[in-house]
Amino acid sequence: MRSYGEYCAIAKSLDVVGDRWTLLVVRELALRGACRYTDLRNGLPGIASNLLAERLRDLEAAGVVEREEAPPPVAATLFRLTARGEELRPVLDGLMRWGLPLMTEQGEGEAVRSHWLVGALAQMLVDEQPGGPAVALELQVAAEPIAIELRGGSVEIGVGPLEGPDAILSGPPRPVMGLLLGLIELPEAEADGVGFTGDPAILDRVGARAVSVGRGARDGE
Amino acid sequence: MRSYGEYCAIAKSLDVVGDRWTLLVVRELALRGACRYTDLRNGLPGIASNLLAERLRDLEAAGVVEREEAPPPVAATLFRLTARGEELRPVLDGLMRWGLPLMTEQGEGEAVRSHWLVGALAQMLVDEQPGGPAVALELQVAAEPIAIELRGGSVEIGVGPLEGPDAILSGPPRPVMGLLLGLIELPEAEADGVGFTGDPAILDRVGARAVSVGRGARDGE
DNA sequence: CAGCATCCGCTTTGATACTG
DNA sequence: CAGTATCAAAGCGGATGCTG
Repeated sequence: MRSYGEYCAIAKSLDVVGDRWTLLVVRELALRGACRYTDLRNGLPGIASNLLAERLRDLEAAGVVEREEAPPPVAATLFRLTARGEELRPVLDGLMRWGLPLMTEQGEGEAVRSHWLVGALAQMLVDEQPGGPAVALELQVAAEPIAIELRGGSVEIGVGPLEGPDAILSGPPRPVMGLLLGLIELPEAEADGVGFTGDPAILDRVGARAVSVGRGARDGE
Repeated sequence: MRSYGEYCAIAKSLDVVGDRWTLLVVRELALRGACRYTDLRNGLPGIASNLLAERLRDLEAAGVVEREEAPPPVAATLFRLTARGEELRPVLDGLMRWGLPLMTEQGEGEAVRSHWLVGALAQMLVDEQPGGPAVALELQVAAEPIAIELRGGSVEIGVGPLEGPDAILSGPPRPVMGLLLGLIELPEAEADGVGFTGDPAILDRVGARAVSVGRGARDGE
């Protein structure tokens, strides 16, 4: 990227991570840990292959990413965040929080990956009956299932299947998120293609932290 | 900007503020409050006029910025952050903290504005003798002076002149910052063009919080 | 197959000039 | 002051091909 040429900490950060796709490459490595080139491509649908290679090169030169050549028989190149790269987490967190209100918007034909959602869900969800029994809820909104476990007032969220979940929520991401956020009710969600099996009371158990929506809408244009 | 087309809170934030210059426009409004178009241009040296106009239009449509037509005799258009725009401060803070270690780098021919530095200085500086008498130090590194006041263990920093400062530190921004950070000593700074008037003990009074430098260096390229 | 490099059409940006 | 107009240059997206 062309430098902004400003003696300003924010501008200097953006000189490094302000390019298109760059922060999303960091997101992938932050959310999934060490990745192969191919894994990164899968987590960044739409990126041109040469751009990914260039971003990785630039991030390596900036000390944000390092590569590790795994020896045979694996014979793969692994990319991971350096300590300096890990320090970008507060920036990613800030962007994630700010973007939460936008998750209720349309998104015709948007790509979805389960690991993109775990952070957002962790921000949003609270156990509204902390004293209740442990409950396990599985979300099926992308290729990988998402596990949500409520236990003793704490909410744990991760990518991967649950053994014998108490309920399964499946369907298009937006109505599923809307349901979990309490913006719509189950019948309305089902009309939008959401499937639910299990005790509906579980849905009352998971509540949404107030997401201060300043309004994400665009009026002009 | 072309949307990333991802159902991900981070990607959706970047759909709004990920364009080149966009976050720097927000920075200007966050640091300086309501601004006129001309003030913004001055705070964003190098931006093309049409780009600034386009970014402001996009940010307004996204609900981040609002414009206010001041009535005559002022007869100026003022741009300010909306509540939703103010919520980007954590993102700006994160980028500023991450960029602090980069402030020690070269920067041949970089532009400087005093208001860019107050946040960074506020992050860095601590009063190392909290019980000492109140001390006022003025920095002259850009058009506007920067006021640093140590009083009762607290450090206050702002743009503007001081009345009868106890010391004045002037010269190129990088050695001045290096001196305040404790990376170099006064004689070395003076060799780099820094001027200092007042009691040198004052420089021992202002200490630097540990800026965890992961290393900002580039090795390749 | 993993990890790129090359080529090409299109979009965005940069620099400057001009206008109500 | 607050923009719009213009146009060259750089960056990006998509396809394809190469190499270990």
